[in-house]
Amino acid sequence: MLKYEKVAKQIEQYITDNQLSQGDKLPILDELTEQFKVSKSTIIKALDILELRGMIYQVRGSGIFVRQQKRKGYINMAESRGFKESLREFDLTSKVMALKLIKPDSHLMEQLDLEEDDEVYLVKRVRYIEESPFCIEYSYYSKKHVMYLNQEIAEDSIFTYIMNDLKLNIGFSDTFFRISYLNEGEAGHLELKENDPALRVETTYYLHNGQPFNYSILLYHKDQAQFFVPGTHY
Amino acid sequence: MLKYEKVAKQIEQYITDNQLSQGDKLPILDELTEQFKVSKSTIIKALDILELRGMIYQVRGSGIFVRQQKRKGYINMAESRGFKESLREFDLTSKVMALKLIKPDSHLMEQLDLEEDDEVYLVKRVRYIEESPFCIEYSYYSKKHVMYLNQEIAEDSIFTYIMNDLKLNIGFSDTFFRISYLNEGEAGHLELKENDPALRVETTYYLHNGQPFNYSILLYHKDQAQFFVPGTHY
DNA sequence: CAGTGGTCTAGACCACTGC
DNA sequence: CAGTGGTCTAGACCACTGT
Repeated sequence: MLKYEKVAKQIEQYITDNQLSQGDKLPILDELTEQFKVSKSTIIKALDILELRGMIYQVRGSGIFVRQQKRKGYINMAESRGFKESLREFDLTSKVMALKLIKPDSHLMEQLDLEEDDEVYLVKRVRYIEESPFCIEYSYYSKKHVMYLNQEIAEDSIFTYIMNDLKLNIGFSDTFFRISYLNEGEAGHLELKENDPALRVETTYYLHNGQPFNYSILLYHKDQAQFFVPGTHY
Repeated sequence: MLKYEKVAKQIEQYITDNQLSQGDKLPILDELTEQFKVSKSTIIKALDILELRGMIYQVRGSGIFVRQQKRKGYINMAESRGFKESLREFDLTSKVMALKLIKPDSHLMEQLDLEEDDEVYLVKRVRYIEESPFCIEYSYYSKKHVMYLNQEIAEDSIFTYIMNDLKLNIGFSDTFFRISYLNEGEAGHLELKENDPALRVETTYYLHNGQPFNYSILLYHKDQAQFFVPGTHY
């Protein structure tokens, strides 16, 4: 683990340990460099990461302050490890509805940059939060990157498997969202009515080298779809 | 303007001038440092900004590549200057429905960290894209920061006025969104029906020093609400 | 193994805040 | 004007990619 990642994690720990809240001041840069025995630039890089995640803000000439997220149960889109991170205090479970190897249609071929005879895994899951249906997920993994997948992995975290076991390096993602409507089957899974609105979130995930390996469509239950985006204005 | 901002802007210009698209390679770091006559760190900082905005990705050992947004008409939430930036190729107009000085209720007092006798400007606008209703905006500006506002300013860009004329320094923002439903009046403005769904986006904007100065609620037309979030995975 | 990007450092100097 | 964060630099060294 890199120095600035360690430092970021430790500062985060410091905030929770001392139960700091909105507006509370952190030690000044010089103290931080001394405490962590790293150069100023390294501290600054660590702080920049925390700033991007919406955890602190820095005021030139004044200090470094805690920025506390006021609403619980919102998914932080800047944490981008799915919603696991934001909702870790809740009980999350999922049910695998289908897992199969399929031939992609043209839309999928474009999203995942596939050739004529490439195949993809389709994983369809329903996800629950505190036992209530939370969202429906249609997720497509290109077989050329994710060579193997099974029920057991899909019931757990596929991304953890991809990173830890397949040693793939996730780089970035494009997320698009808008309102759409549920069909009959989807409504059933979410315990809603046909044509009820849902928040439709489409994401393409890329490896660090720019190759797309996953495309997924998530349909969130209209009452559970709550997102947070921390903005930083350059 | 800072060096790394200039460099970022110039690299952006380079990409559009040369009509580079997804996966195209930019000059290597050494060439960039030479071309712009700045140090390696400054180039890296400029590239990091472009990466955050979803414009490029960097691959260690290989190069710097263009990452092109594929969908038009989506609002990029990482650009955070409202939607002006993302939708600049469209004709955007707005109609001011109300502008008045009011006493905040308790929810607003909390959002904007107000005292007993502070006042706020309420600006209610309907915004149009290519002449179609796009969203309804209820925006509250704390008078202690935004001391004066009028119809003319509200018809133009209030944020531009705040930055350029009032010289206020915008720092960061908290954005929350979820699905909600339109009441009769709102539906009328958006040319929809009562109880139609809408994407409800609530944002609190803070000055660089952490003081909140604006709280706004935007209700997007269900067919026009299209957002993009570029993810970068640390 | 050559090419290329990333980390980390020490230090000079700048810009803003708040007393 | 003292305190504090931000910019920028030159350079050493590390880690990954692709031929």
